[in-house]
Amino acid sequence: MKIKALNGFKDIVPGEVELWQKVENTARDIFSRFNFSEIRMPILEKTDLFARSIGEATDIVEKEMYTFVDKQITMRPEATASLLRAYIQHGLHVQKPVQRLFTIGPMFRHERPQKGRLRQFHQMDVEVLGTPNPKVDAEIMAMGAMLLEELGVTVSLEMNSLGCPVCRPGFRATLLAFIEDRKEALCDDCARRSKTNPLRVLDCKNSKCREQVEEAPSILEHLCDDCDEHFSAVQNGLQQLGVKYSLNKFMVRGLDYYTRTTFEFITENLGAQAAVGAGGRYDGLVEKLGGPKVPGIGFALGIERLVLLLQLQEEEADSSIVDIFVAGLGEKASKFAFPLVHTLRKKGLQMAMDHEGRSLKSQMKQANKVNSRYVLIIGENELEQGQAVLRNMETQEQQDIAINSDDNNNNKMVSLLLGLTQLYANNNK
RNA sequence: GUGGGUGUAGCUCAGUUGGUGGUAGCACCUGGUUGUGGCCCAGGAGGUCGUGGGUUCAAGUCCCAUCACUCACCCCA
Repeated sequence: MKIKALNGFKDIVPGEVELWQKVENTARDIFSRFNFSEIRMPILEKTDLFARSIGEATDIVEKEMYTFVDKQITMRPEATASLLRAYIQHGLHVQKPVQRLFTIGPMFRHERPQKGRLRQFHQMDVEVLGTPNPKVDAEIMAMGAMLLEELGVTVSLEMNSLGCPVCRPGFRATLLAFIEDRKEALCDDCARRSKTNPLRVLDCKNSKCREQVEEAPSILEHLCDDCDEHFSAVQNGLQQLGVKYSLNKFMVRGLDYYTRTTFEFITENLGAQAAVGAGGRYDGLVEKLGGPKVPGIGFALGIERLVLLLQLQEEEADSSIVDIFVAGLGEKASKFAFPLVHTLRKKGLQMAMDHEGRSLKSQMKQANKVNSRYVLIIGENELEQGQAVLRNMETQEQQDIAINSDDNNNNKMVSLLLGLTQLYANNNK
């Protein structure tokens, strides 16, 4: 019986990993343009951390976490809780009043896998801690939009406000009354939801529920003055930065900690898993986790989903490029080539060679396949004549490179690699 | 957790009313050029037909079970 990866766990193999690198490299570039610092946290945390932050009654905590029950530790299902734990633990709020942090890594949720949803999946997570300023809400949405645009994926930005502990309870009561009136017409799931988390009835996908909910009260009309003002300022900021968005009064997030601004980057091309990124403000969370009373906002992007989108638009993964493939013919030449390749690698060149003693034709094919710019051909003749042949794979031009007539291999190598590195520098500058 | 679909070469897939596993494509190796890549041509290698039972003279094909993958519900990035 062959051993295979676990259900919902995937290898990222050459050919695909290049797209991952593209996504991550672009993200790092954008994040640093916005003055974010990277932070890395462990994957295992106390179970309690997630129960307290994400919410006891959420699906994530109730049935999706990978938990070592006997040890009361859990593999993180999302990044925000861990990041805040680290922020509090290291007193980062003291070092800088406003911290801008990002992290990239795997998350774990025991869900049934499907397109765009895995049990081990990867997120790029961004958090700004220490400011309630609505400009920051707009700024990070603009950052997400910039990143997605740079990657060439088309998404729409939807936004809502969930209010705060002052105004949300009132809205919740109003909504509950509304739901109570038409609970007969709602689906079973919504009947359940109306008890556990009534706001979620708003974003049920069931068409019957949608009809009912169409007339539902909007939270945007029940915001307190502070929240209303904040939300207007966020929209102002987005307009100033030229970020397109739409309001979605039915958008609700699945994690308990969100307050005020929430948003999702949505695509039409991934089937059911439409959100490639989502986040929002969580002004009470740091305090709830035992930290200082500081507000925060952040969002996460799903790398798998971004890679899927890139694959969909048939993005070519950049294949790795080799500077020089050294083709050694015969035992003597191979023996000479082996340390030569090593030395050139030390000099910073991307080198490749064949160790299997294959024919020149075969080695040329290999060189072609690894996208080599040059092939250096060294055979018995070349060793004797003190010259190696350097072939430019693109132009097909060949030229001789001197090897000292000195019998000492080391000296030969020195002159050869001097010639090569010079030539290489000339050709690339 | 609940439904549907699919399991044949490393990958994408043919395979008739049950009758010897495909000259299929991509990828791989060798040769066509004594030592020169991409294109082309020729040859080669590669499979317990997901697994276990059953029906039958005979099962990749029919039946049952099981596992895996996948899409959707749900949930979310």
